[in-house]
Amino acid sequence: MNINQILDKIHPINTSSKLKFIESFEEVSLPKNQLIIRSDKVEKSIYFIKKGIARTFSNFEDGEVTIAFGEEGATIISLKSYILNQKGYENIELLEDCELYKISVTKLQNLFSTDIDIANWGRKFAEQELIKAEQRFISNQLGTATERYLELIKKHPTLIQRVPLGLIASYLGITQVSLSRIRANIS
Amino acid sequence: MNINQILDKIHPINTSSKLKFIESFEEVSLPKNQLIIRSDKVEKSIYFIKKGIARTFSNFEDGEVTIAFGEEGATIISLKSYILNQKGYENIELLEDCELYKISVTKLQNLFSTDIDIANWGRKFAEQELIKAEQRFISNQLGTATERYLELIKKHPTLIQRVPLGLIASYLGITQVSLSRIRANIS
DNA sequence: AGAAAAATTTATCAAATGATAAAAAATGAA
DNA sequence: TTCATTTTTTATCATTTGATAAATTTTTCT
Repeated sequence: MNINQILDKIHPINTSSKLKFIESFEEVSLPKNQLIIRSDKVEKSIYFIKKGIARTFSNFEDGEVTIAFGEEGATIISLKSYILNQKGYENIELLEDCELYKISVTKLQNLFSTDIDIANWGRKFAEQELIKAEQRFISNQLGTATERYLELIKKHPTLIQRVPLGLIASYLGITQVSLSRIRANIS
Repeated sequence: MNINQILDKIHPINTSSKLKFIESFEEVSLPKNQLIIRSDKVEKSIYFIKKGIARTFSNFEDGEVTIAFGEEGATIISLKSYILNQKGYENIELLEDCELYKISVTKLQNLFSTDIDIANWGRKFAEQELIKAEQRFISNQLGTATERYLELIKKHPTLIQRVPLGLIASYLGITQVSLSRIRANIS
């Protein structure tokens, strides 16, 4: 998915602002398994996925939590860095070879403070992530792990093929062994 | 907490813009137990809490999920209405008599599209809610219900006094009976 | 205060998930 | 292909939480 489509999908921007916006991006290719964002430092850039898939996760005493998967069109972002300029809990790794659009947070913030169309794009971006977060939270509170798994494969059918089961389990908030058992009991 | 403090806490705005912003609010007083936002219609306003406490929840086939509590300074908002202009799953009720600041979404969107300072305030508002949502999600995935309960009383110690236990339980994603058992096992 | 209603606790049994270990299957590198 | 590694499945037992019911305590209303 190209950067023009990605930006438009979030919120349309007038032509001259969008041109300026798009010029601020740089294209990068990075290999599978690369850890592109580390929780122990403030990340200075954000990325959009042209091609490939990434995983955001947090490390804790025992084990890790998968916060999100990002497929084509999604953002690779440390919210703590982007929003609070603080190092945080977010690690992001690439699960496939990826082509990415990269922009520095500083450059982005300059655009926000000088161009009202881009500022409103930035608002819409945060708002849409917020809606997703709320929906995910509700679905997590509500159903059993089985229901959440079925919902996930319905919403993101290709994910199962592209991502190891252990990571899916950690996204669903259960162990890999439990997910395997759930899968056995479905069919 | 007055509207000036509430707005500033989210993101500072220059004096003339803020004056314009604050003039767009209306103060309203509403009684305990009032359902001020209903999931079956698009809500045309958002509110900030000057005094009191509110609860956002969703109704489903069996039971309901408490999405959030809002104390002084918090926002009472149907994200689905505010962001997508759609009716959604969010009901909001007042748990105490409340004094609120009210603004229509239309008025707010006009301010966003004409004033870059207010547009960036709107961006910061969504971003901060997003950070909260992510932190809540992680803490929910990570720990047991007991840990989440302890975390909640540490972060919002007055909440326990102000809110019935059943609602706290539904916020934690467990039944009221389970929370009672957890409390019995702590001390 | 006294009665009714609501909230909280306690108890019992069932269901879902975790922890651990081991086997089986799939993947990747030489 | 073959071997080593990783991933997935299966099995067993322990723990957590749910469902239900009943008892107790607290709150609300008159």
